[in-house]
Amino acid sequence: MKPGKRVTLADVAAHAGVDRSVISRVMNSDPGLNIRPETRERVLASVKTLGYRPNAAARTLRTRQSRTFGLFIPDYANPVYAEIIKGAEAAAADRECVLVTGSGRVAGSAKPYLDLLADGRVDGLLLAGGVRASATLAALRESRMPWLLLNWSMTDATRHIVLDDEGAAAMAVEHLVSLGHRRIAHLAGPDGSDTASRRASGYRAAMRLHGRAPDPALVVRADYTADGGFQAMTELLGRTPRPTAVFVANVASAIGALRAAYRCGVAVPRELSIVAVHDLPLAEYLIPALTTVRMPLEELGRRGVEALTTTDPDTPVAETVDGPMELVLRESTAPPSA
Amino acid sequence: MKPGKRVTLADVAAHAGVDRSVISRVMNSDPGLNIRPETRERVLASVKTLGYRPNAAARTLRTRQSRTFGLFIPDYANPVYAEIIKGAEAAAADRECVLVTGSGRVAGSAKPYLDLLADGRVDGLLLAGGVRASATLAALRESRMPWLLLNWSMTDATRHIVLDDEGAAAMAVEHLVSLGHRRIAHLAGPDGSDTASRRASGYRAAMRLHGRAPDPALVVRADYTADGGFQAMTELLGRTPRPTAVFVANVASAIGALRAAYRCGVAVPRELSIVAVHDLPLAEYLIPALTTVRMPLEELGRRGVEALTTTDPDTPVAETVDGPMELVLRESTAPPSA
DNA sequence: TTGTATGCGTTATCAG
DNA sequence: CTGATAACGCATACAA
Repeated sequence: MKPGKRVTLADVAAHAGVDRSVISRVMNSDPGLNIRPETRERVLASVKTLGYRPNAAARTLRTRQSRTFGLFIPDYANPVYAEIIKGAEAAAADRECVLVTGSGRVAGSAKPYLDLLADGRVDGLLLAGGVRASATLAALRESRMPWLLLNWSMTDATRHIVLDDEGAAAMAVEHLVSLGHRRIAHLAGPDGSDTASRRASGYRAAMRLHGRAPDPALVVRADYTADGGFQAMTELLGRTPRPTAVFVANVASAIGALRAAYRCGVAVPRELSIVAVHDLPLAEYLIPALTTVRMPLEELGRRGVEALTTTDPDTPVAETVDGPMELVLRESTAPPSA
Repeated sequence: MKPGKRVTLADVAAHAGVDRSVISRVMNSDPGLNIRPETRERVLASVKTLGYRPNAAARTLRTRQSRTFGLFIPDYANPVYAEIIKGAEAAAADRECVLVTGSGRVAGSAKPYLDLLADGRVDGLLLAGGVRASATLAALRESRMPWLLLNWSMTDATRHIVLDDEGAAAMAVEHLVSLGHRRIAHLAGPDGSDTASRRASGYRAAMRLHGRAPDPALVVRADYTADGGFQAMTELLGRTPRPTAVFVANVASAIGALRAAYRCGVAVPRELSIVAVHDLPLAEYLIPALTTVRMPLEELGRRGVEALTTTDPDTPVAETVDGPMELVLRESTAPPSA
């Protein structure tokens, strides 16, 4: 319609023969606006024929609201984040906002990426891990932008929402115990990981509860990757006496763990039961299908943007999502064979 | 430092005792600027002590550049997109830009999400599938914003970058043929999918090349999901005579296909060979480990933002990424047993 | 019922 | 070498 330029409020005003402010108020459906129906008609028509779209930058500058939230994740390849994003996007949509996500670690650091977002591009930022340096966090705090840690926390971070990882671990161990297992190992997450340490402590607590003193020889650390799980499980299977069951802290590691058992000729679940945290569509199709603890990841994402919109940046947030957790029984767990 | 307000250019100017424009030019390292070293020193000091950060909205309004690109994907759960995003983020970072991605399909449509981005929030938009209605595309075209279809195309879309899906299919079939297979089936992608039809046609061409007339009974359609693959493979295994090998259009389906074979008591690769398109970290850990064709997904993402920055929105783009493709040999393929 | 005026925080084009 | 000034496109209090 227009040759090359973007159509602006002034264009529409000229076309409709009214003032810019009228157009603005019509578009924002200003409640305190009495307008003659025919005029509104004319305005709407002009908007449509010219294809007017309000400029986001101008609007943001004026209102100090971008109607956009950011979500930072460490790695798109980890399917766990897919669920979190889903919930966060839904919650944003409910508020007529966009949720954009990024993992942009330039030169190994998340900082450049976060800096860009902190310039007022988003109304709030969710950080689902991946921020190493606490200097990055400090910079964030300076930026007067609401932010929130999702699914982890840092010693000096006062705003975070997590899941009940202890509870999930307890659920898994409980299940194995009820099947009759006594030597239950833990394939734990990596060293720095917050979820990993909570799941590990949940494991220890549950073991103690059932009169089993925590045995360091039964705990092996691994990255939250298939490769990490493979290596850790291989190591675990070399130890004697071998555990009859393993609680794996993460579903990605579990895939590698499954493979390691297969590789070592250990039959799952006959000789070894495996249960992992996080249920994924994938789990059902593994061989054997993986028994998991389903956690409310989507709810976590949803709560994240909710908290971003409702709390002001300075008040502490320390919440544990209390969505439903569920043990999803499949083929990888069974009573010990002997 | 400051009580509640964001610190602006004017604040810094006052603090340094110079004009706003000076600060601006220092920050943007304006080449045509002669400034006394001591003044520059003072400016830089003020910027630092006040913690000044330029406001993105104001800057965007003024310069008409947001230094942000958008990437729209249909589904975060599909790990294929993780690789595309990786490449796109890297390319954006090279240009000191942010890449934000979203799948925000509200109420089944991508339109609300795309509308929001089209308001000048991003300098360009990459669409990696998921846009159903061609009306959405039309709206996009109106918006005078550079955009590009990634890994697919539409009849009325003149700007797209794809991969060599025919070539990948040929590679897979070639491999199976060279192992001695004759009854080679194709577990194809869903009906509307662009990549699916290219891979299917590549399959047919390769079959013809080796003197095998395409047999419709050897082709089954499935969603690009584990569940889809499971169902399709189950159906395929019910047909007689059974194929000795299957070329699966997508790695997610392949996981389901593997499970279906297991469920039907068909040994892979002894009784049935399986090769799939797209290599993922996961493939190596499946049981049996999956033979795949690795495609340059990361390169695809990279080329996407490159094209966004270099071509103007009106010139057609029809490119096929010519990055390296590779057959990754693992355990799921072998010569036919009889 | 509609129009006017002002400012949001930058950048860019001028003067001085 | 540096300062004033005018946009960028929109929203809003206020005047008419």
